[in-house]
Amino acid sequence: MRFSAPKGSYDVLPPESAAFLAVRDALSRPAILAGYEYIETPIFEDTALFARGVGESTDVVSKEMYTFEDKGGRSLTLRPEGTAGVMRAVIEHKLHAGQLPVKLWYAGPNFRYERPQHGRYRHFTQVGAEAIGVDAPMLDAEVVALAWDGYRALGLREFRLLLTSLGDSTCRPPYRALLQSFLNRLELDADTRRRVELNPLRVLDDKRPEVQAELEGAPVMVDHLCRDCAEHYDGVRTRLADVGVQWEEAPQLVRGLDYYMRTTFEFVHSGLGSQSAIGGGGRYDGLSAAIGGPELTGIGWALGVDRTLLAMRAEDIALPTRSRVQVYGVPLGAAAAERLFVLVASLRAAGVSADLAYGGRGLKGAMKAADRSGAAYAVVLGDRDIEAGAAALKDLRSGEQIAVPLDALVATIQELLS
RNA sequence: GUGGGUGUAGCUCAGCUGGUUAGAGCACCGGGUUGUGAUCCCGGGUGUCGCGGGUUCAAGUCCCGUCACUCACCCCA
Repeated sequence: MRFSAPKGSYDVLPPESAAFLAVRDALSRPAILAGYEYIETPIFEDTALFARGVGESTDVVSKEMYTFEDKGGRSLTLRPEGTAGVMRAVIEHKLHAGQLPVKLWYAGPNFRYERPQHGRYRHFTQVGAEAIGVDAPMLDAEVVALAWDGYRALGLREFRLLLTSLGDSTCRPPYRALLQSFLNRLELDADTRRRVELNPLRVLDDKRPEVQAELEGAPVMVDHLCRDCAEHYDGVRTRLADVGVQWEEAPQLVRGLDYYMRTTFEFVHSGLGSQSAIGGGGRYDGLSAAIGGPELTGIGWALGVDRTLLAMRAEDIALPTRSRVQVYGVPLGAAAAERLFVLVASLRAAGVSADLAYGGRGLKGAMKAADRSGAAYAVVLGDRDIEAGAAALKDLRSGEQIAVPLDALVATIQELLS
């Protein structure tokens, strides 16, 4: 039996793993700079949390959840997205009882049972940010801008921000009825007719050209916003313009999770084939109440780490390479290896990254390893150096080499590196 | 879940209409040099030809199944 990573999952291996970490850090940094604090919630939650929070009618809940029963007979589900769990934690621990908004960020894996495809995995990693408890257009704009800043910081240029408003409980129901009556007049296949009943907004986002042709002249939500929603949306756009964020109006934009309302957005990139979304989010003012909490507004996003990496590759952006050490020990013989073992420990204690050639390689092999490690300096030590009380310190870029007394090595190296 | 494509070394791939011990480049390991890394020279194949069956005197090559990957649909990060 030869094992392999489960279908739709993948291993993050060096040297690319360095890029994975760098992307995760770059996407979360803007939120950290804006005062968002780190939160970590369980990877599994009560199944009902997602069913109620995300919505029974969504594909995510109806067919993509990894659900299992534990030994105590509880139905648990590996989280398919991050917001519901965060909101649950906020409500459970009454974080909203303090100063608002509650600003949180997180990163980690999510799970959806889907057919794998380029950029679509059953196990995927997202960085998320949520701002809970304040219903202000300015906060919406901040959240969107933080994602924008993260992508820009990575050097991405060919992404677009799609923006719209999905209305709220005042204006969406009448619009929904209006859209349904429009759609019911069209010639549509059975699957699509079913969607008209279940989630008519989703029909607008159908990619099939023949369906799009039918949709000509369909009513769109943004033309039917109530006064409050329209004002809110105007405010968001004004504030986004104030900070230089560029967006495209996307009245057909629909998200896969039921809890979104009002401000809704998606970051798309052309380099990913059909999985074009690299991040998305929106306002979820009804989520808290849907999972049994108080009336509590919120807005947030989730950005795909693996998809962002693919987008960077598509744009030929140089990815951070493997982590390197500054100093590499090259021992000649067992006694020297023992000395160097202690020396690299001292270097590390002094804040200098260091490694040495393990495994009794020959001098040539050890020097090769030093070269590949990317180290600036090699410390070559053999019996005759030990006897002389000095090691050979070699500058691996210039090739120059000097003798340094053993007890002065750490200090000398620190000085050279500063 | 539906349909198409692809699976040969760590990586990228070659292997013609079935034919003998399955190859190349890169990478890797060792040696040239028990005291010096990129170059150079020499040596080393590191392989369940995805897996399982079938056809055949003979299968990496043909057929069936299966698994994985991949592309599109659906959906989404």
